[in-house]
Amino acid sequence: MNSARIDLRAIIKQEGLRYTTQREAVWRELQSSDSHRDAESIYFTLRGRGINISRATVYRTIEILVKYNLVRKLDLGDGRSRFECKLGSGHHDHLICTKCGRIDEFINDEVEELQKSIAAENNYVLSNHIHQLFGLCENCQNEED
Amino acid sequence: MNSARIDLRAIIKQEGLRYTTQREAVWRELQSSDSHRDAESIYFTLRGRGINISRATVYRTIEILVKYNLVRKLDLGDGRSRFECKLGSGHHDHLICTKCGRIDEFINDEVEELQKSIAAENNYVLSNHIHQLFGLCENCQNEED
DNA sequence: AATTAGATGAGATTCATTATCATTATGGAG
DNA sequence: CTCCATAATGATAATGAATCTCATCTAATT
Repeated sequence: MNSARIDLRAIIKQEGLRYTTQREAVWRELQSSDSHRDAESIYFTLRGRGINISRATVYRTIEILVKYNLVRKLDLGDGRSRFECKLGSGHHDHLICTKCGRIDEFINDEVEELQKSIAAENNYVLSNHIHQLFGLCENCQNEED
Repeated sequence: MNSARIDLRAIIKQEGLRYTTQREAVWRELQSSDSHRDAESIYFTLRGRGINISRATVYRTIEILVKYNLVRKLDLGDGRSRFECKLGSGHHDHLICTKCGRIDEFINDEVEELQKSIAAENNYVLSNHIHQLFGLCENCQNEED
C-alpha cells in the first residue's frame, strides 16, 4: 500500500526528537522482518548485527513508533508483546495457532461493522479493538501429538 | 441460568483433590462479586475477611477453577489477568472503557458465526477467541478531561 | 486418634518491562 | 568546523505479575 516513503528521520525531527542510529535500526528491523516480533528478538537481532543498542532503547524506540502510529503493539496473551510495522498492510486481526505459534492475519468487513454497532448499542465511542482467534492451524491438525 | 447448584466440593473430590477452606473461599469470592477480579484483589479481600490464604494459593485455586471450566481468565491487555465466574451467564465478550476501566459485556451471534467462517477459510480449527472493544463509556464521553 | 499424601504459606525466583542516572552524542549556534 | 546544551543511550536496579520451592500443615481415610 503506502509503504512508499515513510521517512522516519523527518517524523522524528519534526517532533523535536533526535534521529539516532538506534532508532533507525529498530525501525529498519521492524520494517524488514516478517512482523510479529517481540522486543527481545529485535534486541538480539540488532546486537548480532553489530549494532550497539540496549534493551531499554529497544523498548523506548518501539514506544515512539507506536505513538506515531508506525507500529502496532499486539498482545497475544503469552506475556510478551509483539510488534508489527503498520506499513504495507491495512488493518487486520489475527489467527493464532495454539500449538506451533503460527500467526495468520484476517480482515472481515462485516465484523468491523458489527463492532461499530455493538459499541453504539452500548453507548461506547470506540477507539480500538482486539480480536484474536485461537486454534490449530492446518499443519498442526494433522499431527499425532 | 444454571448457576443453580454447582457443588465445588463434589467436583473437587471427584477429581481426587481436597476440599479446603482456601479453595472454598476463592470460589465463593469469585461467585459473589461483580466479576472481572484480579488475583491481588481476591487475595486482599479474603485476607481482610480474616481468611488465611497466600497469593500462591489464590493463583493455584484459580488455575483449578479455570481448568474445570468454572471460571474464565480474561486478558484485558494491562498486564494482570482478570477472572470471572462462568455461572449465571453464557459466553460473552467485553467492552472496556479506556478511561475509567468500566467493563461491559456483549454477545453477538453474527460475530460468533463470522468467526467460524474466518477460521474455516484459513483452515484453522477454533478453540477459543478474544474479542474486546476499547473506547469511552457513556459516562466518560461527557467529562471535560 | 494415627497416618500420609495432597495442600498451603512465606519467600525466593522468573520474566517482561520500566525507571534511574551517569555518560555519550545529536544537531543547532556561532 | 567546533562548541555546547540537552536529548538519548546503556548498564543495571527496580517493579509487578505469576510461578516455584520446600518445610509445615491438614484433609480425609484407616
